[in-house]
Amino acid sequence: MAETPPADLVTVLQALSDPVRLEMVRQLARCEEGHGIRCGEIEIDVTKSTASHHLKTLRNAGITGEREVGTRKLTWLRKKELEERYPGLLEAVLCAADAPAITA
Amino acid sequence: MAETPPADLVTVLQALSDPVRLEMVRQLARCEEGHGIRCGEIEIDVTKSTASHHLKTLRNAGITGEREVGTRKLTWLRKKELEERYPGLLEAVLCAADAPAITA
DNA sequence: TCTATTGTTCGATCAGCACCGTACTTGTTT
DNA sequence: AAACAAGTACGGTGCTGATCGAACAATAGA
Repeated sequence: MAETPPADLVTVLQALSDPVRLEMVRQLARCEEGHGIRCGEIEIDVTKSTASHHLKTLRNAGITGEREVGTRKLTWLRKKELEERYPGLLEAVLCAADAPAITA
Repeated sequence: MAETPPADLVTVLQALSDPVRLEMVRQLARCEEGHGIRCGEIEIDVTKSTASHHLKTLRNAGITGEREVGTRKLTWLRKKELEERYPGLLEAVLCAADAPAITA
């Protein structure tokens, strides 16, 4: 399993520009690196199959890594690889995602 | 014309995650702030109407500003407003866009 | 006034994708 | 073995958006 680098920028931005996936990334960001959380553990308002689809998209963009543990699958953010390839990008997105919505 | 702030993060990322628009943003980034370049001056391989559509998308996301000068329309990047709302995001994206493609 | 030039808008087409339910695979547990 | 749990794969649906050509407005220049 050669650790492929994150995909091209357009693919990465595309993957991040979905509300569900962005929320997934936010929740993943709150985990230890290399630890990961379970697929079904992510709290989002979509069905199992849809969640699986989104996780696959993130995986294909090289944003997340996965590891199987029995029947379960752990997913984590590939912070280091993203930082190497696109410095500052993930941090800016995560920070931006925490920014309050405009109320005015 | 009250300067509305950039749109929500998903909208901004969505706008940036298209190859044509990303290239537009890159070209716009090479201009003086507040100066702007002409619509037709942007070198992309799409028709006029498509380019107009993409510029509208960028405008609606609050990424660009526009000003009419006769029959022409100047467009510029709203660097300052973006930096205020989403610190580091634009710079990271522009920097990432300059990153070389993976050759391996 | 006539004619380019500049850009928008409209209608149509086509592709992609988010979403769901269901069926399936694989591993765990009893 | 049988039942359960976790997640994937598939087929289908409906919506959004990228794209084009053509028609249109508005201004500038001859």
